[in-house]
Amino acid sequence: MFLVKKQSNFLSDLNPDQRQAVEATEGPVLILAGAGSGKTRVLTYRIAHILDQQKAAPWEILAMTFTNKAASEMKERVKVLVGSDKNVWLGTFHSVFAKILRWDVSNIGYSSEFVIYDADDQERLVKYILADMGINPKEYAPKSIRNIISRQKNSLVSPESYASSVNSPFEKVVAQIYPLYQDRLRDNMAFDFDDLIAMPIRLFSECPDILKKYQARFRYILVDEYQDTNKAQYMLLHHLAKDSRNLCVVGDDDQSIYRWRGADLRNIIEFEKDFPNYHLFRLEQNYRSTQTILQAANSVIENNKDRKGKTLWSDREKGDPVELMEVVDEREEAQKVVESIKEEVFKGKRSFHEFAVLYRTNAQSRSLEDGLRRSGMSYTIVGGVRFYERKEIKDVLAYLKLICNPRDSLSLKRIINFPLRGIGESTLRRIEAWALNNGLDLFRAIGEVEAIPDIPSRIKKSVVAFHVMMQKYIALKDKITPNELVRTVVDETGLLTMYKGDTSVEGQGRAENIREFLSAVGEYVDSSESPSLSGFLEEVSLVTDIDSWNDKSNAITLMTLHCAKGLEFPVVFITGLEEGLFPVPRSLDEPEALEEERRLFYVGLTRAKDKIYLSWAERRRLFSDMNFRIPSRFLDEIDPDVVRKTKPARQQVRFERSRFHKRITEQFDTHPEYESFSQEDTCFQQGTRVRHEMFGNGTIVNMEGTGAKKKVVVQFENGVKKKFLLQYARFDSL
DNA sequence: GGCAATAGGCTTTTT
DNA sequence: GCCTATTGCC
Repeated sequence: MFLVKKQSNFLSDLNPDQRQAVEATEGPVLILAGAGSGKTRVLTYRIAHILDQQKAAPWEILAMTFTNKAASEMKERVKVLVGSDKNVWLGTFHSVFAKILRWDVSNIGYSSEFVIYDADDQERLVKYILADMGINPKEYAPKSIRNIISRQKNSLVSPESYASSVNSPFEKVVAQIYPLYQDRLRDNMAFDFDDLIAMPIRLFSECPDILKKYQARFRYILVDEYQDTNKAQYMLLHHLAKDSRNLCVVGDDDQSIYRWRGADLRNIIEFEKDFPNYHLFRLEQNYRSTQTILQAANSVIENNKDRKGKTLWSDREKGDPVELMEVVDEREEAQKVVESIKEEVFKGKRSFHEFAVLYRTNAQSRSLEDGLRRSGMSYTIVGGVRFYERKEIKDVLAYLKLICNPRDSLSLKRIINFPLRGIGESTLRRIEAWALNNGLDLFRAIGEVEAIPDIPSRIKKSVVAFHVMMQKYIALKDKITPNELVRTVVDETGLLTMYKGDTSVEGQGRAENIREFLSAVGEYVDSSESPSLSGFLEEVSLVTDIDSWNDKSNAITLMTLHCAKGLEFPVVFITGLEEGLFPVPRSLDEPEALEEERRLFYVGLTRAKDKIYLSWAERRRLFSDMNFRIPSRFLDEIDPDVVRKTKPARQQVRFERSRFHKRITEQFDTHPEYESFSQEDTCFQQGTRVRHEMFGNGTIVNMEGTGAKKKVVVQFENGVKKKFLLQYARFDSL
């Protein structure tokens, strides 16, 4: 049977609270687990314990997380305990229900060959609908329309009931679009992210026998990060666990940071109502952080009114105080991060992978990145522009989606003239109109292009060629492996060659990304048991960058606070603690939103094991201009006993000069005729010997750009060749 | 229909 | 400040 490796004594690894939570396998269980209290441990041991007691077979256990990263970590740990994880249903909400939809969605009139639309696709779809309705997208922003529709779907509000509840003119327009949006998804045989949750609910209520099947199958259900579930997700759990009542949810109300995405803390209250006689367990012992860090975190979170209330404690040592750094601007902030890391590495004998630099918005990563790059430290950024959301990748994906599902007209429109085939807007409009009149989908219509009037024969030929090519791929789809197919598509359509020929940095980057994509397909094929194109597409739609982040490379990690949830690092920097940045301006007049910002700060603080650095800048460049800033209110909330303020000595002369230099080059930029007076032009030129604090001595071998954009290429004696923006470069003349 | 230049938006967070 | 989408010209 499913033997647990360490046999029955493995429960002795747990503390009494954890052990109780693990052993209470029967009936509803709510575990309120503070940060670092061994939440994942409890979940994995629970799975092992259920198997050990032979209460269920692996495939009768369903465990759900929010990120693939959390899911794979859990899989790993279950594997260690149980020896095999193969058949435990362990995945994200979205991936688990995508799988279920593939199997059973045909029962409610949808195709199991559906494609998945991401936020960008959703927005495009809204744009097309707006265009059809003759509505100006500048007045009615597709982005906010998409957001509203998404929120409705997450709250299980149908188009009809939404329409009857709206008031403002804007909402009335959204109410018109919402049903059309759903129709269009259906016509394209596509689901958006929200459908992956909402559709199973519909499936379960329309087909009770299918619900019964899954109810009977999933005898034990476990949910991680329960505080982040939205109403739709709650309903799903409610349906599935109604019979067995063996639902175990683990959450921390203090770490709820996805309210804006529909996460609803009321789900904890609903749980108590829908599953009476539940067992409640609290895990308050933190195994991660020092006393000091917990004291700081507790003193902050106490300012929230809306919480169930708990206080984390730890028997770890007191540790270092929280370092609060007041800096002049974002450049000095980056500099201070660099210096502190250097010091920690030197004195504390730490290595780079033990550091995380966190920030509220992705935009803040740039200045930090510049600082780290200048210092020559290796770092990885998690998040930002995601790989699978890059334009060139989405283009390849659109080809693949169309091959899988020819009715996906959104993808068809994206690629019919890319690479350019002379099939322009007017041609497309004529085909679309004809398709509509003849009741055909777009792909079928382009197959009949000969019959469509008012299209020059030269263009018709091109349309036919496109159609023939796509038909060929569709026929090939099941005959060759996904990586052979993708390579063929990329080669034959010229997607790769067009970027190869582009010698610019962006062009080369895009070509590189496509090659990386090709190897991703290869990896998928190698690692999957029954690889298929649609399987690959599904995987791609549901992964995020954090999933591929690996903590084994020795590099400093940069990411947003949201991204950091669930992770831990010995040393954590939280930067940009300024009013109007963290907390963000939009939260200032809404108490609930402000509390969520505070929880986010709490999440950040509790990521740290040994040491925390906080920073705020007196001025910061936001958007395009510099503005003066005041420290975040959250800083005042930290118990002053645990804080050490470092108001570092003001800049060295070198730094002052470089800022002066910046000021004058900006002046010269607006008055180019004075540029020749810039002293730097004579200071640094080709052949000038320079010294860089990280790379050592070198020679300027090339220069490009003017004024503030002036760049120098330096060949260093150690063989490294680097390009710097002159205004940021920190050189000493030799 | 194709291409280059420009305007405009973005910056809260993501499955 | 950067990126994209749109505009206007060829």
